[in-house]
Amino acid sequence: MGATKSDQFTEEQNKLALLAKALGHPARIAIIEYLLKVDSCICGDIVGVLPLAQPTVSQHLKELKNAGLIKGNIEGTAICYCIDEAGFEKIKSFFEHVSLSLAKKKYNCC
Amino acid sequence: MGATKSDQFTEEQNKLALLAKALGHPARIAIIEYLLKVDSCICGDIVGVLPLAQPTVSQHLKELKNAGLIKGNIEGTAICYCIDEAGFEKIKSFFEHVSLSLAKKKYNCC
DNA sequence: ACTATTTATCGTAATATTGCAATATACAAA
DNA sequence: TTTGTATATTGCAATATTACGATAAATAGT
Repeated sequence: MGATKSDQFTEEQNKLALLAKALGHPARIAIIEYLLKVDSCICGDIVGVLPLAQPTVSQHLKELKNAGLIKGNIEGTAICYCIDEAGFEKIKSFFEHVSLSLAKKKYNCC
Repeated sequence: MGATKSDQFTEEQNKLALLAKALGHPARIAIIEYLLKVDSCICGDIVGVLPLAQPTVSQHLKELKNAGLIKGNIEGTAICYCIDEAGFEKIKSFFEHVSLSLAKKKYNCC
């Protein structure tokens, strides 16, 4: 064995896990933070910002895109990346649900 | 290679990535959801709820604990697990930061 | 002390992720 | 068409994760 038993869990659980997993690498957190900082899209300067080789960065970008956390547009010879708000909305609402449930709890005994 | 280059990123980025990674598996999402649902702590019935063997569940619980997302207390012969609010607060605030930054953005061009 | 119950750890096989060199692709400009 | 620039893909090695059987550790009850 070794493969995740995704089929044993709900689609919702798998979707949330995939979103969380996509953020489960410091390089990908760094990419999101940079995208937020530049107040627009990134059109070609991500590789220079990260301490990783170009193919590695490309791979991380692909994963964020697959997860639905960023979007990419071809813009001439460069590619323009930006945050995909829908994906963030989805995972953010999970944490809001957690907060709400915790507030309603009678005791959190540990 | 193959090892994550954690030392090339900030402590903050690594911390967030670790929290996200801990939630990056459907079984661990399921554990959190169950902990929220039972309106108290779990004292021994997690294994019966998940479609995984006992050692596997134990391992997932350990990862959630290491990440600071749950806490565990020995309670006689059973162990009592519950949500660790501090960890969730930390990651929730990241998503709030993302939302705020997005709202301030002039254009999200893609 | 013995037995049953619950959770943790060890060992290991299967699979996934990370990272990069080499290479391919796509487009713009000369 | 050739050259340069930017990004993606391929292939592979190193490492990490996932899952579970076997076993250990801890405690409660008899």
